[in-house]
Amino acid sequence: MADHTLTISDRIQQKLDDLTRAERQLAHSILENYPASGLGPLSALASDAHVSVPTVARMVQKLGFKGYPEFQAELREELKAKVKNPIAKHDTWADGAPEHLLNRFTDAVIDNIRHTLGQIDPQAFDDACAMAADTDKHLYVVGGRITHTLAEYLFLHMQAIRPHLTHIQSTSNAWPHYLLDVQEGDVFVLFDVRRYENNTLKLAEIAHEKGAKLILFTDQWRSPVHQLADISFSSRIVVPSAWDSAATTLLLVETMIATVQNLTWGDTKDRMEALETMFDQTRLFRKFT
Amino acid sequence: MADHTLTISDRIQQKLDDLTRAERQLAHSILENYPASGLGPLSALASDAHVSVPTVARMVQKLGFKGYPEFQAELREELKAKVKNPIAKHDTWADGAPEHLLNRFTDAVIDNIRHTLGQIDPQAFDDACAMAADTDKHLYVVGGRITHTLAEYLFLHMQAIRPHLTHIQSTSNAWPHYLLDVQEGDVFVLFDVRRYENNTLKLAEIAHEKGAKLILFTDQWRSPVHQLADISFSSRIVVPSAWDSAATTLLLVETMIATVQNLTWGDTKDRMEALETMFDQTRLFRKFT
DNA sequence: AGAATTTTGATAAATTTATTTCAGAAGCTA
DNA sequence: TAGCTTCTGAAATAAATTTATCAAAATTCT
Repeated sequence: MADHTLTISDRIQQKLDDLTRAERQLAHSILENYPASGLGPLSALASDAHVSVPTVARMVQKLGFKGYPEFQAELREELKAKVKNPIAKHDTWADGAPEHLLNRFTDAVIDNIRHTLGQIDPQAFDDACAMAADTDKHLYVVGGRITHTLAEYLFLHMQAIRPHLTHIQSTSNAWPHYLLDVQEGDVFVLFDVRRYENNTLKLAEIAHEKGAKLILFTDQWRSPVHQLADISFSSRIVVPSAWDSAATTLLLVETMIATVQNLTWGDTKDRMEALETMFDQTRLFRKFT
Repeated sequence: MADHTLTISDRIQQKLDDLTRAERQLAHSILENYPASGLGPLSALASDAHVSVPTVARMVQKLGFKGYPEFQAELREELKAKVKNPIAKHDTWADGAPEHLLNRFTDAVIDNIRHTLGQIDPQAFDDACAMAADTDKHLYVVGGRITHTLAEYLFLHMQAIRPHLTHIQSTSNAWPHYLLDVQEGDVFVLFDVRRYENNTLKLAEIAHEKGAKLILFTDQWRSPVHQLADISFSSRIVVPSAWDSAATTLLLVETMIATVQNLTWGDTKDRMEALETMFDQTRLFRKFT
């Protein structure tokens, strides 16, 4: 019988490098919902992972088991042990170190997400996405000293999705130039979290005066920009750190990207294909295997 | 298929009175360490409970299953659901719109976080943070086309925490210049997620040759850089979107920032005060009220 | 680019596992 | 305790799963 100090999950991850392509594919499938998938018949596991039956048999042996039944037997032992002693081993959280900052931080972030999502009006969110998807209007994305990373993240994805797009860094003193061409009805997505920035507020004021629509991502205390904004989203950002967390805001941004992408499909498709071609040509990326 | 609101455990207990002596004996054995024992072969279950093989077969049918395999399949489904769900519990989710993309996306992200954290070795994480906190060595932060936003995020915070810090964009063709001064023992934090980038790999290779330590943030399929890396962290990044999610990786980065900050306190304090003063002087921020 | 090596999956063989059959044991009623 | 019913398990049968074999495909190396 195999070493009892390591779970099968651990061992699979350790060996991940020694595995072949099909075996790695299988390994990920096993870990995907561990341990349930490994407790079914070998053939089910194989077809779930889109590999052949012998591949499973071989990998199980590579992991040090005499055969699949022995592998399953140990999985069941693990499960038994875990049910008996739920805290001890690998409760999907980082290894039995309940007070590790990783765990405390993660708890805080999940809590933030849940709180934030609880306060968001799905209709307002959809409206904001519709505004961001309107290609008749120019879309401006504005971030501050730290938040410009989020702005950039949104910008990069929007670039593949729609034209008429500008990323303004409010920290740059060149920003007033960008506002010259703003038309009534143009859309601004602004990011402003605490240590709210004067430049962002000024920029928002000017944009507002010019008749632009403002969508604001801010924190639970809300940037002063929110008084001008048509739609604002407040994220909880407090974590056990001297700094604030942008994770929840990023989640909202990513969801917005996905939604806008759905709204503008068709167009997006062509743009993405064009992008792919460009990247292939510049050989910036490796082929994904 | 059977009723999905009741677990098999529930159903066994309900039927307990209608069972015969041998069956009751078996039932108790199943509940004894549930669900592990039910996931083994029928004959093992029979001998564990000191009943005959046909008794097991008969009882499983009494519980409403067509046969033992079907019974096991449902046990596995239960297990899958249970592993997935111990925390989730959607009460505070976005207003009664369970199928809204916001909710589906959030579910996916939380799932990704849990999965990712379950596979991280806290010790490796601490080691990586210690490396990133070592001010005797130069720290390089490297991102790719999309991931440079994460790299920038890390860079901005590290800037307040420690000196000897460089942000390299692997997409820029100026990056080879940055590597000229790399000393043995210098530390690289690299970001590379799928559509892995050739430039990042090359950069990592050169840095590795020069004797630098590499810390890698990648995805579940792992960038080829991971073979060179001293420590890697793989995040799950799949969400209901045409794009991947960076939220989990951001969570790790933020935790790393907090940890490094703790490790270097003292120094950091002075640096942060200096920064505050600078910002006050440039009147970039509003006073936080 | 071509040869050697490794990886992979279709198929067949072997083994294990589940189901059915049926005779005997246990419980119940009078 | 006889006679009936219900329950139980040994053994046989049927079905499935696992393991082994081998040729094709992919990869690596020269």
